[in-house]
Amino acid sequence: MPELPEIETLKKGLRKYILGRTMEDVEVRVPKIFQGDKRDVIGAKVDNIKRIGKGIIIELDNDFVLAVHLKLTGQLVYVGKETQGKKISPKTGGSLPSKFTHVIFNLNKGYLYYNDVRRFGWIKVMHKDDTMSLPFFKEMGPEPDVTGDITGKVLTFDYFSNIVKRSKMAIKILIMDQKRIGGIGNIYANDALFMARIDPRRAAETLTQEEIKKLYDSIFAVLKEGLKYGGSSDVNYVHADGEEGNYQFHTLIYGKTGEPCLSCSGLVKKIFLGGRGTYFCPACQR
DNA sequence: AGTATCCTGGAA
DNA sequence: TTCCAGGATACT
Repeated sequence: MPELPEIETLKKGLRKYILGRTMEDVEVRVPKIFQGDKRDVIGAKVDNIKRIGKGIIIELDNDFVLAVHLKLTGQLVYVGKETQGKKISPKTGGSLPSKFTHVIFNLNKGYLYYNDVRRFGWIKVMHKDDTMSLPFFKEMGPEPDVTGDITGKVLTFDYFSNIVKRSKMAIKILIMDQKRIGGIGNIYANDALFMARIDPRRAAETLTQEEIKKLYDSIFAVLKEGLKYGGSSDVNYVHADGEEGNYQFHTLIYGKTGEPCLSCSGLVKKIFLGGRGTYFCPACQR
């Protein structure tokens, strides 16, 4: 799943439901996904939940952590007395555990399910001192602080302006590069470039100072919209309680091939850039 | 910079 | 039946 707004929303939900809870047991159904020794987890209490880029860190009170990445179709869904009566999206597989449930955390009167249709995601058990030596976290670039609750490095305009001016990469590929900027994925990259009226194919170094500022502001604006709607549940993403987000109904241009552009009468075009579906308005975005 | 790759389901 | 999918990495 997803991108900064989705993971941030999930982080808040997990804090609500599993903070202070004890890991009574862990059932691993797909060993590839759960990497590490579950004995380092069992008996420990959940101390805190953090997000770095699109990654989640569940901190335990025994100095171990669970580092989690949901990739495209992962879910972390809590089912317990706190969530009884809440609707759970069919995207979870209906009832839990489902055929897509690969790891189950028994949290004493409640269960946290890791579901993942495509099985690309991972959960790594590691000592907290080793977390930042994991390349995924170590190499994560600074991220837009749209929440005031940031664990990683914070993106500044000076830094953003510098990396844009120094790169010949297509601007869309650059802003999705997690080593340069953390948290932006395909949906919000497309929408931010549309909001800034910049052609996603443009070489980064050709952007004017004014365009760089516009793009910087647009990135913050679309991520905030994403948060406001609880993320996008276009595919498999759901919140910690199994409910869906709604940003998929509010995208500016993502997924709108052939539909009229929101600001002119032109039609939205789809191309591939770096192997990823890329949506833009050839008339508006220059 | 582009492509294959880990997987499976759903849409065309 | 073929193509596509909110990601990240390891190739050519």
